[in-house]
Amino acid sequence: MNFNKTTTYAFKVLILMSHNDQLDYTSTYLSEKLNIQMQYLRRLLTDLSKAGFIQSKRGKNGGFVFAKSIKNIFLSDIIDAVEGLEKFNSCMLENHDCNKEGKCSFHDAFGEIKNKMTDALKTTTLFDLKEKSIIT
Amino acid sequence: MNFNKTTTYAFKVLILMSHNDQLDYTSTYLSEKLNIQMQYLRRLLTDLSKAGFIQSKRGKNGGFVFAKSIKNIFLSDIIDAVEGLEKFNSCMLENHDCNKEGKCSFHDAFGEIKNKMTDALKTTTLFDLKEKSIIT
DNA sequence: GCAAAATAATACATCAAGGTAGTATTTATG
DNA sequence: CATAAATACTACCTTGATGTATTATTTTGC
Repeated sequence: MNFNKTTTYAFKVLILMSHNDQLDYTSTYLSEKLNIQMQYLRRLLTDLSKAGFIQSKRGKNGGFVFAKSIKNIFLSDIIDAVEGLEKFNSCMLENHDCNKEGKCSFHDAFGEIKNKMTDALKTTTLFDLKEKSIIT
Repeated sequence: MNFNKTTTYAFKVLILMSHNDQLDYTSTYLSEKLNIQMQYLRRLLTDLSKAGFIQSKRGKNGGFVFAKSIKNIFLSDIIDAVEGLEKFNSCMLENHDCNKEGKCSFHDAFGEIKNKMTDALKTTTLFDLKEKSIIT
């Protein structure tokens, strides 16, 4: 029910940037605004660039801007890029064979609720979050 | 949406033990059956004893048995004892002030679904899991 | 009461996530 | 073209979760 710190940072950065999705944001600004250490944030930003969410401009007046529309960035994409989606799709008890035989009681009990969460992550975009569209 | 390894071990152990909740289970048996390393499992079992879920019998013919009815052991209790419940109750983005001001878009979007999961954990017992009662 | 079988406790090892520092590279602008 | 402001890269440090080993303690049963 949680993300690791790096994923949490990624969300915070991208959500902040989506407030004005045409602007260039410097790592210094993001670092101060979000209380994330510079060097760590830099690496993350580079990773997010390589993943295609944002693009960097080096040099003076540089920074980071979205590389594509925030209507096309799904939350699951972000998770997948940073920490991987596997554990969100897999059984909560990591019984890798429980899907086959259905012998995992956790899977039976929480499968439905877990699917709802996964579906929500797969269908919600940064734009949706910005608009605070509520998932039902 | 996941537990740490120790919590996962705890669930596996207690779910296995609940199959026959009157039996003494030795750490050797549990270790082999569940593929959990002995020494680590021992510590976990001791912790689970101290938390009141099971009790230990030292000496020959010793082992571990439930210290109370599996109808009274809620999944949330187990999580709380092993890794703490905080992160399951808190905002997914760890905005510790988002409850007050409602400015966290994640909280708005996923609050409901998250509450459902938390409620399920708080109302499901080991006995329920054994009976595979489905949460709706 | 001794030996075997079990848990208890403690200390140390390993590994990955997260954090820090220093240097290199790029680019806009005067 | 030199400088300042920005990102890129690389190497190392720290810490907590997980894993391992050793020794101590308890209890049963012969």
